This record gives sequence, structure tokens and C-alpha cells, in this order.
Amino acid sequence: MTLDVMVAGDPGEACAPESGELIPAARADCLAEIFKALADPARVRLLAHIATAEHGTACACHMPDALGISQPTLSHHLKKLVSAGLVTRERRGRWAHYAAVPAVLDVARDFLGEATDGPRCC
Amino acid sequence: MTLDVMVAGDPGEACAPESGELIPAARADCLAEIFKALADPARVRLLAHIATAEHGTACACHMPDALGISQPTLSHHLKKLVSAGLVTRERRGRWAHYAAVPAVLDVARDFLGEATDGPRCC
DNA sequence: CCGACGTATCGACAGAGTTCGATACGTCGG
DNA sequence: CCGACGTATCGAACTCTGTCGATACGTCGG
Repeated sequence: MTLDVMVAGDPGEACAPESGELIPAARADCLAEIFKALADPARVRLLAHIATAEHGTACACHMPDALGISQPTLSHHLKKLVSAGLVTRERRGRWAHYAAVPAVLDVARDFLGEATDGPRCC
Repeated sequence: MTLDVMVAGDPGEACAPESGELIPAARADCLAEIFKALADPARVRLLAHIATAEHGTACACHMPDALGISQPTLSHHLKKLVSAGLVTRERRGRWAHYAAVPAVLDVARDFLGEATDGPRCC
């Protein structure tokens, strides 16, 4: 114990001490949850399919055929999207219709906007 | 064999045959790659830290301390961000400086914009 | 020239995610 | 009432990812 850590605190400090801001962990966790729901090609296509649907809603009956995945896999991916709050599920009779939630997508889009606009300077 | 699959092709067809459009697999794969790079709280904070830095670039020296992760873990996450094209790496002397790539972030933002704007109708 | 420093890579482990077949649940048609 | 249909869940196998300690590489200061 008490090793030779006598180098003290900060030596050179060649780079700026605090360049960028550090967003709170809660916000980072929420954003990561949204992005994690989109971290799969099948779910990206699924969201695009639902969001661009004619009436804003799309039923799941044709999706396995269109995406080339099995029905349980589709249900799994849709569950992920619903859990993340990106889409909502509504059962009409024995068909399930899904609709996108623009508010949650805006959260992710705003974050990317902050990052795209670059530093606050200039 | 030859089970009673005589139900033929399509029965009821209660829902619209083609509600939403299906984006090509290549685009979905590219978008999923970007979102996968952001599917972690540490990388979300990392990107925000880099993008909002004063000169557009941030060095990696203070990051492990700020995020509470070890140095190899930081290097791993930064490698993911660089591989996805979200940030670029530039070595100045023995320090590494990272800068965000707005063009790639715009790709993800545009996709979310399409999904947020909802269906083309109305 | 050599030690100190910042960074990247390697190996290993735990944990989560993706995929499918099989199966259970709820609903419509005859 | 019962079979057919669409959907959700379960279990299992495989892969991917996150995390760390240990270590190698390249650079600066004395």
C-alpha cells in the first residue's frame, strides 16, 4: 500500500480540461434504449414499413413474407419496438395493427440534431 | 406427405395488401449499423461529448474518468464509433483526438425524419 | 538512450440478443 | 360447437457484445 503515487494530480495537461459537455446518465440510457431498438435491419425495415403505411397503421399479416423472417421472429422484433415505445399495438379482431409514435422518434432525432449541428460555438 | 394443403393461396385478405413501403435491405443494413453503434449509453455520451466539444474535437485522455469506465473499454467503444463512421480519429503526438462526422449522423436523422413525418398521405 | 506516459490490442468471462421449431391462446366462419 | 387462422409465448442453440486485466506499441521528456 501507499505506493509511489507521488506524481501528484495532473502533469502535463496538454489538451483542454473540459471540451464537451457530458449528458446525464439517465438521458444517455434512454437514448441508448431507443437506438438499441433500431439496431437491427429487420426492425429498421419494420419501423419504416409501419411509419409509411397508408393510414399510419400496418397489420402484421404480410410482414413475415415481405421481410423473409419467420412469424415468431417477427413477433419478437415487434415486441422490442413496442417495449421501446417506438410503435403501439392495437388488436382488431384477430389481426394486430401497429402504429409509429412520432414523439419517441423525435427524441432520438433531436439528439442527432444536437450532434449534427456541432459545437455550440461559431 | 401431400397433406391437405388444398386451402389454396389467399383466403380472406382482410387487411390492405401493401400498406407501407419496404426499404431496400442495403439501406436497412446501413442504418442498423449506425444505430447499433449508438445502442450503448457509454457511446451515446461519448458521441455527445465529442460533438459538443469546443473545437469539434475531443481528446480521449479525460474520458475514462468522466464516464467511469476503464481505458480499454473506452478504446473499444471509440473503435466502434470510428468503424461505424460516426467519428474520425486523428493522432496528435501521443494523444488521440476525435471528431464527429455530421454527414453520417444526418443519414440516421433523415431516416427518423421520414418515420416521424408519418405517412405520405394527408 | 531510457523511463514515463497515452493508446491500442489480446484473451477471457459474463451477459444479452437473434433465430427458429413447437406450442398455447384468442377469434372468426361454417 | 369445432376446425381454421393469426398471434404470442416458450425453450434451446448460436452468435454478438460489454467489460476488464495484462500487455504491446508509439511518442515525449530528461
